[in-house]
This record gives sequence, structure tokens and C-alpha cells, in this order.
Amino acid sequence: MTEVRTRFSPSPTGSLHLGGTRTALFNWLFARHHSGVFILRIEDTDRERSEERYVKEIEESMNWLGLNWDEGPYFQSERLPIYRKYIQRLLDQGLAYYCDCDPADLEVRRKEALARGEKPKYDGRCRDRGLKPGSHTAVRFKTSQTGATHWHDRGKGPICFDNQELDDLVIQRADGIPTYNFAVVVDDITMGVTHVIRGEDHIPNTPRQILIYQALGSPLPEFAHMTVTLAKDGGKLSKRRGAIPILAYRDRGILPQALVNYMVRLGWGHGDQEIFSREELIKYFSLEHMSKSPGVYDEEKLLWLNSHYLKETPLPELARLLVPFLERLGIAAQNLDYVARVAGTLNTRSKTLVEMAEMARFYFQAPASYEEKGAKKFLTQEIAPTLEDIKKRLEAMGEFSEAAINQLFQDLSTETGRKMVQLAQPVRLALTGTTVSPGLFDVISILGKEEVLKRLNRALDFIYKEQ
RNA sequence: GUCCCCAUCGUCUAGCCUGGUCCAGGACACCGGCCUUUCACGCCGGCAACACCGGUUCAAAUCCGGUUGGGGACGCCA
Repeated sequence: MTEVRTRFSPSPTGSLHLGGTRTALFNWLFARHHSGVFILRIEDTDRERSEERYVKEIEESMNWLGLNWDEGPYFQSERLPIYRKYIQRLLDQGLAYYCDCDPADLEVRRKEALARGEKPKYDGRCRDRGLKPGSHTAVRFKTSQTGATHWHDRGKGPICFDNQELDDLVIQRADGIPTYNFAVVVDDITMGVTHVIRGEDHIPNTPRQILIYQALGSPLPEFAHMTVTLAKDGGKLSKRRGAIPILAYRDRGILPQALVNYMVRLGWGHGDQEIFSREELIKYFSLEHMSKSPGVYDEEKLLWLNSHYLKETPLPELARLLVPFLERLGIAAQNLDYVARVAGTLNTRSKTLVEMAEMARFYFQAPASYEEKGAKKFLTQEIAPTLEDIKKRLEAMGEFSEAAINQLFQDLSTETGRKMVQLAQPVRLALTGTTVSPGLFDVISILGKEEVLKRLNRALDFIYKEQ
């Protein structure tokens, strides 16, 4: 059995989005599952639109998700001589020819055909003219006009195209740069790619590429076309339709494990299992279980997975992850132990690190104001004596543990006959500024005696000043 | 328009290849309830689907054909 070799070949003409990343993930998983090789290849033959910074972004995105590659990155722009050699071979064998048709004319003819309700195809007018290379000549591949091209797709099953549907595609532009359909084939041949796993938007390219493989006398790789991802309103997920750069997920406080888990479950399944560790993914992944119909991007499910992984992440690590998000809010958190305790009270109630940081704010900054409705209800003249009492009791406490504080409030409740809620809410408001927060006794314990007393005093001042 | 692909709860999916165990299972979302110092978490329960029409068969979500619907592709972009 020969070694499995897959590749991910993005073009650096923009940020990496969910769709492309999912393709990378499936290729990576397939390679890892078979202990094969995963190659990164940058398809930068479009000189106009390719940019160095996007190469960096692609690499950074993949690194963030842990999709490590074994070979590459290869750059098509550095492989021009190789393509030229293969083009020449086809030319010499009469399997390709020069064409000097004006691109603008072709465009007009294409529009006309479309208007007539026909499939826009190149009519092959230069096919037998025996043109010599010139400054405005492209090279076209002589596509067979008879028979059919078919293959067994590992994702879709048998697919067949009538060759009459195809036309003589340009394989080398007038500027000497090969086009996508040709460069991919040459690359996949020379890099020994055994499995081509890509989006189903490439299905129409496949018969053309197969014909080129055959013209070059090379054996075919396996093809597996995976579904595209649709936006909520239907239609391919795109920049216009809600797709965001993959790194934006990181900025939004999404964990890489959550994104990976989400992407893999979109269009693939393994029984009833929803949560997969990286090892399980590698162990279970197979092309056969890919779904055949397109999936709709559902952010709710991503967020659910994210909150799941947020809960799973060990506190010290969660603290490390949270710090940059705190800093973004202008909170300098040097004490990682403190942040870990804070995170421990927030990990079950936030969906993202961004949310968690926002909720953590009061642990680092005293409330600047009190939520209006809550203040009206709980920070009243009537409660003031009780708050004074709480203050005194807390002040007298030794060990400031959650359990001890809990006991203190229980006692107070029995002694005063006040319900816990009537005790907790005013204090919560005083400490956090809102009526919603993590468990109050945890909050008190974490903030510490000094800070708690300070905030209680401020709340009391607020009450006395208000009435 | 032409070609290609696809079709199970609102969404992601299991089952389909190897018909009966499926009056279709899980998850997200949603709706109840429990827990409770608030909000969450957690737990329990509920809602909800085999697109349609024919055929094959003792029997079809599962096989075949058609219809409808959705998606993709039709560049000297990738």
C-alpha cells in the first residue's frame, strides 16, 4: 500500500475563511488517519491578487488550529519552469495548441452564448491553425470532443461528464503563467498526491483535470469532493454572506478545539457522538461518512461547543487564555492565580473568552455605577442597617473562605428572618454593580476582605446620599 | 439557460450501501420543570423530520424512475 499524501492548496488572495479551513481540516485528518503526509501548497499564479500577507495569515490560521503540515509550503510561482516543461511536452505531442483569440472577443462571445441560452464554450477556432508562439498567444489544451469522462468520487460516488460539455481550456496564459487547472495537475503529479479532497465547487474542473492527467500519461489520484457550507439564507458562505476570516474567531474568543469540532461535524458524522478529541477525530475520520448535501452554518452550535470546551479547559490554562482579552478591556491582570480563581466562577456562564472577560471586569474594577432597576429595589434605606451589620461581621471574620462566608449569611438569615435573596442581592449590587453575577460567596471570597468592605462602604454612601 | 451534485426534525446529523429490529435515534435551538443567593451550569421532560408521485417487494427512510425543490459550475480567477 502506498503512502497517503494529501494537500491543502489555498490561493493567497484573501483571508482564510471557514470553507477553506474545513477543506484543510479534512485533508489533514485523512492524512493523519492514514499516517500519511499533509502538504501545504500556495497557489499564487494569480500575480495580481496574491499577497504575501495572506500567506502569513493562512499559516497563522492553520497553526492556531493545529493543522500542521509535513511538506511545504510550496509556491507555484517558484515552479514555473516545471509547468513550462509539461506544456512543451503537450505541444510537442500535438495535445495542445497556441491560440491568439482576443480575450475581449471571447468575453463577448461568451455573453452572447449565455444570452442565447447556450453553454458558453470556446469554439476551438485556433485549434487547427498551427499558430506559432507570439507575444499574445495563450496555450489551449485539446479536449476530446467525443466520449465521456467519469470517475468514482470518494465523497459523491460515480460522476460522469460528457466530453462534449467540455471545451479547449487555456492552460497557459499569454504571459506564460499556467492556469489553475493545469498547474494543479502538474503539482499533484509531481508531489505524488494520492487523494485530492476539496470542495464540490471543483467537481466541474475534475473532468478537465482528468483529461490532462491522461494526456500526461499519469495515473489518477482518488478524488473526494466535500460539500460546501451555506449561509443561513442559502447560498455559499462568502464574505458577503457572513463568512469571516478564521483568525477573527480567535479574536472573538473561540477556542480552536471548538472550531475544529464544529467544522468536522458540519458535513461529517460518527454515530451520535458530538464531542471529539483530536485523537478520536484522527481515529474515526473517513471519507465515506461525509454527508453529500451542503450544510448550513449555525453559530449557535459553534457557541455551544465553545462553552463546552471553556468548561473543560483547566483553570490555569484558561487564565492564560483570558489575560489577553482582559488586557483588551484595559485590565492589566498580572496575578495568574487570581485570574484562575476568577475564571473558575465564569467558565460555566460564558460562551466566549470575550464574554468571560467582560463578566470578569468587576473583579478588577469597582463598579462605577449601579444598575438602575436593581439599585432602586435593593439599595434602599431599609436595608442599610443590615448592610452595616454584614460589614461588621465580615470585618470580624478570620478565614475568608467561600464556606465560611456561606455560613455567615446562613446565620444572618436565620437571625434576621430575612430570606437569603434579600441579603444577597444588595450585597451583589454593592460588589458587582449588577443583579447578575457568579455565586456571591465566591465573589466575596475572591475579592478579599479589604476590597469587599470598601465596596460595601461605597454602596452605603450611595444609599445615604440618594434618600 | 446548459451541465453536474444533492434531498431525514428550524439547524447539524444517525440509519440508507447489506430492505423488516425505525409509527425514525442523538445534538443545537426552542418550550416546560427541578436545583438555587441572582444568572448560568447541571438534571428531567416536551415540541419537531423520512420533499412529492409512481414502480419493485410479503415488506421501503432504505432499491429504481420521474416531478419539485436546493446547491454548485459554466474566465487567459483559483
